[in-house]
Amino acid sequence: MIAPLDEDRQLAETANCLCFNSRRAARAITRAFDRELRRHGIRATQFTLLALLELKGDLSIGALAEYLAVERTTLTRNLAVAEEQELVRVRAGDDARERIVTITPKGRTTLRKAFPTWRKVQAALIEEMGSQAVESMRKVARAVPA
Amino acid sequence: MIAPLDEDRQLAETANCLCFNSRRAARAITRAFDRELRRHGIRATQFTLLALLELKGDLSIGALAEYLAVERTTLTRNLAVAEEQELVRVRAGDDARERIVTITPKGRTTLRKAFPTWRKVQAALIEEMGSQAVESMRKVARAVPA
DNA sequence: TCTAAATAGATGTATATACACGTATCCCAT
DNA sequence: ATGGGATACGTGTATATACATCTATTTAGA
Repeated sequence: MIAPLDEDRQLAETANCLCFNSRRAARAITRAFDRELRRHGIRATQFTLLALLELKGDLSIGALAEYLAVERTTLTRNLAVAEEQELVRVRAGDDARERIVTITPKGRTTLRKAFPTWRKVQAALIEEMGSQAVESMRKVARAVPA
Repeated sequence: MIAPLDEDRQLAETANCLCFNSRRAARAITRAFDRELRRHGIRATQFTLLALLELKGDLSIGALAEYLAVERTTLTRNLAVAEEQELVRVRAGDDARERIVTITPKGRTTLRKAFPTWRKVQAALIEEMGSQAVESMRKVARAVPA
């Protein structure tokens, strides 16, 4: 048995890589949600967007981006898709630099219909991953840098 | 004080959404790694790819996809980028249906140079998130469905 | 042996993500 | 009042991701 090279021993640390592990988890979880939400014509990211708007009310793009911890420019692209599907509407704010995002009636209906599906997938994943997983995931998400 | 509508109380559960929280964490963590790895001309996903190839040796696309828990078709696109940058090479296998991915000398050099940067970012994030966060993240990633 | 099912990938299409940079608007200090 | 910095957002470009579907090759069964 030949001992691994020192370099390879160090490299083995990368199995704990926060980036690899967080992305891996996000991919698998997203696939699970997208697969089921598909029947409602939306993706998990759009469900998140709609739920946030319904809970928080109208928000500027910047404020929305901060809540989601997503780059503002990313949100702009995502909103264009959601707007095309008539799930949200974007209008000018009092401050002419701002643009305000509003959930549409169609967006609200879609959200209501999709909610039981979301709940089902969430419950199935908790069943599969263990109930601590949710709290772990929440802790990690909260601990993560802005 | 008006009590929230029953519907809104239910909707508030979505703050615990595994998809939202996992994606949010992955975004923030990825931004942190990408920002630093940039100087080496690679992204976090490519670092992961190179480290895995260096540790496991040559792998077929399918085997690699399984390790990474990424769709095969996604990996095909990612490999095209890495191959363009001469970080990996893809060749036919004995089974003519298979294609085998190999890390190139340039890929190996890049990996070696980027490793201290990876370590630095990983350590900084652990410092910021707390050491339990890493174990939580690992548990979540392992618990996640295939 | 020959063909049908299974396997391994690639491609078309669409969304998600972020950085560098550009534009419009606001606001404050002079 | 005005000019310059700060703020809010969009665009160009590139990578990451996945599903549906297609092609090529292997393999198992009649």
